[in-house]
This record gives sequence, C-alpha cells and structure tokens, in this order.
Amino acid sequence: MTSTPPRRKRATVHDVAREAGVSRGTISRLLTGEGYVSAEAREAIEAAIRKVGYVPSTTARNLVRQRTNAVGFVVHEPHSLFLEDPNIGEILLGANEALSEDDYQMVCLVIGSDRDSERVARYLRGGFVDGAVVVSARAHDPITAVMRTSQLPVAFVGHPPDLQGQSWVGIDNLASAQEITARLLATGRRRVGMIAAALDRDSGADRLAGFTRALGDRFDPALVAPVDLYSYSEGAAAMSALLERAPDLDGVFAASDALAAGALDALRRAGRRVPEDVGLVGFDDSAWARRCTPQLSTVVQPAAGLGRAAARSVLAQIAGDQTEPAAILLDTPIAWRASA
Amino acid sequence: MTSTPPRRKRATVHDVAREAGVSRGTISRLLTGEGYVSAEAREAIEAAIRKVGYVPSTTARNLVRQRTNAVGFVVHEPHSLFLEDPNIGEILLGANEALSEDDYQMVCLVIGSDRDSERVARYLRGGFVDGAVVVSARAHDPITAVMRTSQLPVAFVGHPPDLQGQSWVGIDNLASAQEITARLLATGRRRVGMIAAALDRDSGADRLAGFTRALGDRFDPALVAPVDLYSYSEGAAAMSALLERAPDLDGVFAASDALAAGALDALRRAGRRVPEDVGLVGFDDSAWARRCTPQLSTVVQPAAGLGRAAARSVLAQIAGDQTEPAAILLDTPIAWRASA
DNA sequence: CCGCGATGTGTGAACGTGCACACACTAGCG
DNA sequence: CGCTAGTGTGTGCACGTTCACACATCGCGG
Repeated sequence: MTSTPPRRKRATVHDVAREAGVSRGTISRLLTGEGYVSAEAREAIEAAIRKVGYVPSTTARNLVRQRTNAVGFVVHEPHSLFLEDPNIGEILLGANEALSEDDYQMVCLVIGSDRDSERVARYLRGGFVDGAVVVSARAHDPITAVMRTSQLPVAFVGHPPDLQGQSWVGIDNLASAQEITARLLATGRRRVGMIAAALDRDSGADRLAGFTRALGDRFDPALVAPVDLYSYSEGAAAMSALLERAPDLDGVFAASDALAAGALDALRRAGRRVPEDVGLVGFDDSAWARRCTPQLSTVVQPAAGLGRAAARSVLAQIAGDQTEPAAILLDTPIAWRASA
Repeated sequence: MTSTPPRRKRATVHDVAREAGVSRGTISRLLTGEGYVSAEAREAIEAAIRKVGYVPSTTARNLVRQRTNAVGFVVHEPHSLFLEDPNIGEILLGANEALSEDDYQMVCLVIGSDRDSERVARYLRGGFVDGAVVVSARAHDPITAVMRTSQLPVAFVGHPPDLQGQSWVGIDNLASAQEITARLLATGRRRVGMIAAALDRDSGADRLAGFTRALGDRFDPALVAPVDLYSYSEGAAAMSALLERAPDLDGVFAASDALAAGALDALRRAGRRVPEDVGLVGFDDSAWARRCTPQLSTVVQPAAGLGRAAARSVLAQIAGDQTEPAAILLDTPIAWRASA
C-alpha cells in the first residue's frame, strides 16, 4: 500500500569526488590504503567525507571484492539448551576474539526452527560470509550438508558423525571421561553411576564410552541414567531415578556440570551428604562448578580455546594456508575440588 | 605472496539463463515470485538451477534492492556479564522469533572491545542491515550516537540516559522494585537492605529508587550495598559486607536473581536461615530463581517479550508504519515463592 | 479493423564500489 | 635528448542482481 518511505539518500563516493574535486579512483586508493595519494588530495577528501557524511557501502564493496570479511558463527540449539549451556557463550567470545584480531566481523546466526535453518542456509550460500564456525551440530544436520556442498571454509566445534572432509576442533571426550571416572574410583567408591546426556552427539556418546571403559568389569548398565539435554532439571530428575534404582550408590559421574548441579540438589533432598556419602564429579568446568556447594570436581573444557581454534582454522582456510581438513584436539586438565 | 586460491566460480543468473534458454528477467520474476511466468519456462528454469547449482548472491541482491532483509542484534557487554546474565539469551530468542516471522535474518553482533565497537559501527552504517536491536547499551555508548546519526531504524532494550528520539522497550523498574519491596515489608520485616547494581544504567538506578520509595521514612543508606555487575559472586560479597555492617538485618532486596543467589549462599554460610531469619527477594525471574533452595520470590521480567517487542518496533519502522519514536513498557508480575 | 486488457518475455540501465589500465609529470642517468 | 623508474591522477569496466520499460501475442468487444 504505502510507497517506500522517503528516506534520505546516502552519500556515495561520487558525492565526495565532486565535493573534493578529485576522481573516484583517488578516493578509493585513500580508503583502501594503497598509497599514491598526495597530501593535499588527502586533506580535501577527508574534509569532503566529513561534510557529506560519507560511509562506504559494505554491500557494494562486498560485491566487487567477492568477499565480505565476515565469518558466520552458527548456533543450532533448541531453546532450553542454548540458555542452559554456558559453554556456548565462552566459545562465542573466543571465536570473536580471534576473528577480531584479523579484523573480521563475526556474525552470529541463531537457528531456532526449521524455517530459520533454511534462511540461514540461503544466507551462508549466498556469499554473505567468507566462512563459518558451526557449534553443536547434530547428526544429519542440514547445515552440515550445506557446508559440504557450498565449499565454504568451515570449522565445526565438536564433530557430528556425518562429517566428511571438514575441519573440526574438539576435546578427547572419551579419554577425559575415563580419566575423571578413574580418579573417582581411586577415592574408594564401589558403586558408581553415570548421568549421560545427548547420546546422539559425539560428546555424549564418547563420555559414556569413557565411563564404561574406566569401570571395566565393574560396569553395571543399570547405573546409567540417560537424558536428552545437559540441563539442571534433567540432572535432578535422573539422580532421583538413579537413587531409587540403586540406593547403595556411592559415586556419580555427570556428563556436564549443569547435570551435576541438578544431581547435587537431588542428593541433598534425599539426605545424602556430598562428598561423604556420595562422590560427585562433573564435566565442563563451567560457572556451575564453582557455584555449587561443595564446589565440583570436574573436567576442564577449554571453551574459549575451542572457539579461538575454530576461528583460526577458518581464517587459515580463507587465506589458503590450510588446504587439508584438520582435526584439532585441545587439552582437558582436571580440576579436583571438594565434591569428590 | 600467494595468489588468490583457485576457488570454483559460482554460477550466476546468466548461466541459468543460457542453460534454460530464457532471459534473466524471467528468472528474476520466478525467483521473486512476481508471477507472469509460463509453466514451461518455470520448469526449464528450475531444472537449469539444479543443474548448474545456482544460488542467488545475497550481496548483489542487497546492493540493487537497497535493503538486506536483515536486522542487527547488538550486544555490548563486558565478558563476565554476558555470560552471567540469562536475560540476554532470552531477549535474543524473542527477537529472533519475531524477525523470523517476517522472514528477516537476525545477525547478532558482539562487541567485546573498542576495536569491535568501531568495526560494528562501520558495518551498521555500511548498509549491512535494515535496522537494529540494541541491548544493554551504557551511558554515552558510541553505538547510541552511531544509531542516532545513521538514521537507521532502531529499538533499544532498556534506555540509556542519552537516548534522543529513539524507540525503546523496557519495564517499569521503579514501580516493580517498589512493589516487591512493599510485599517484603508486608511480611513483617523491620530492617531491610538492598544489594544494588549497575547504577550507571537506568535499570540499576530505578530499582534503587523504587526500593527507597517503598521504605519511606525507614530508609537507611547504610543498608544499601552497591556493586558493579549483576553477578553471583558480587552478590555473595555484598551480602557478607551487609551482614557485617548490620547483623540485625531481616530482609534483603537484591537487584537481580544472580545477586540474590550469591546472597543466599553468603547468608547460609553466615548461619542465617531463609526465609525464617532473613527474607530475600530478587529480580528477573531468571533460571536462578527456580534453581535456588528455597526458590526465590522475584519480579518477573518478560525477557523474551522484550526481545519480541523491540524487534517488532524495528520492523514497523522499516515498513514505515511507525514514524514516531515510541517507548513501550511491558508488565512485570511478581512471582511469590519460598524465599520471603 | 482498431483498441484494450491480460499474460508472457527480452533488454538496458542502474546499485556503489574496486581494480586494471592509461596517462601525466618529475627526476636521474647515460 | 631519450629512456626509465617513481609518483600521482582519471576513466572504463566488472561484480550479479532487480526493476522499469518496450514489445509480442492472444481473445474480445465495439
């Protein structure tokens, strides 16, 4: 109905050229920092830019340069997990830091629904970004396929099972889960259970595998409580269920700190003391770990480091320095505190 | 040194035209859904698109259309607050939902440093987005000035003091702080303190003002502990300080749930029972509120609603439906639980 | 037979940049 | 004087779309 609003037209390089009495080329050379611009031309141009309020059009520049100096940060999360998982924020900040150093703009794209998924795919393939960091992709995620066919430089944080020839950054979930379980056993616990989550992702499945391997003969499948999300409430519910099945439980490995915090609450409600009656260990070393009373013993996940490493990999691919897909594993120290 | 990597050139509309034996115009009409395309032309074009793997260039489209169908979501937060504040995640998802409904892409821009600030300003002014939602801007934030001079449709969540003629969405911090303080007093508390935060923003200052007004004659400035951030650890520290100054304290209003959670921990450590010895109320109704034991009585901040309202305002400005700057206040019910 | 609206198609001109190239001037050197 | 290298400047074209316009065909009524 209504015609386009009569917004003021923006100043272009032509306006500046007319105002400063030079040609477009000279302005372009000044702005792109190529040199070969006389002092007087420089001053005239700078004055003209201020006068007409000129700002270069990112869009036009992107079109002719065939690159945007922007990298996408794709978050694909169901509502609740995005809010509960403190790692994502850390990963994001780490990636932003690395991109910022190379003067790249990070654009964070959130996928909440299938509709979002399509739109984001269109954007990514439409030359909107020079590359992308993808976090928490699931098995058979449409985005994974899009990234493969589009040939866009990409690095995944974590690796969905259907990754082919694409770079990823992660931690050794299996080894670190095995290690912390072993340390829990070394405190003398005899009946140790696990709250496992997100078994459709590598992180979840590998943590369970590490737990199983550490227990060896002593592994009892009845002591594993699988849940969907790494959330506080699921942790509390799983812990209650576990206590009902095995009242003699004296140790628990929770697949994330949020789960452990929920479990801690359920244990307290059930009258169990931590660590006296039950030893509890978590995973991530997120804010949860220090916030709990007692503070959690946990595997330190270098979240910011993961973001940085993923971003650097994408930048290297863009620059052409990294041509082969790489898998990067970061170290995971263990923070041994009071909960076990 | 190295020349540009020999990346495969992307297919353009010309390639499709040649392949399908039609002209560019017909393809454009099909893709933009204008109609006036015969059935046979449509089929030929669709087949050709699949064959050559054509994806429209967002950049070129944006240039000629003078719009991007994207809205920026600008987060300006120091490291720690961004991670601690659960509201931002909710606001983001609410905004994304509203934008998604109108087929707009949300691009989230994170400002972590001054360098980021400049780069983001360049992007916003460079025609990269059609509008922006800005959260948690501070007093004299450079972004506020950029938004003013650039004439870009914008809506702030919360209102920094130097807002001029720009739309914003928020809650009545003063009235709701006054209301919950009054309810706390109605439970019979006589010595009520407050943990105040972020007094350089409207939210922080207004919550303190509401508290003061509710107390009237009984207000004692010694019972106010001001801190910088809405964080758990600052809440714990402030609570300890407050108890030292006034051991006879029997009620506390914390300016956020995160602060309240920290305060709760400090109270427990000091041997005070909640709510028996001390009544505690918070603000936000974030995940913290239900997670604490006992659960917090608090002011419900409609975070997702704020995001949605801000996004809708920006969309209305883009469409030209909203020409005057508007201030939108959302309702804040009170959730009365167990902590007071 | 002309005019008219509806449907379908092709063509040229933008959009606002960057880049390659041509050109002008100066200084230095044989 | 001519040749070269260095510096500074202007011009045409390309980037990949969309949009306005011109044009063609058809059916139909006056």
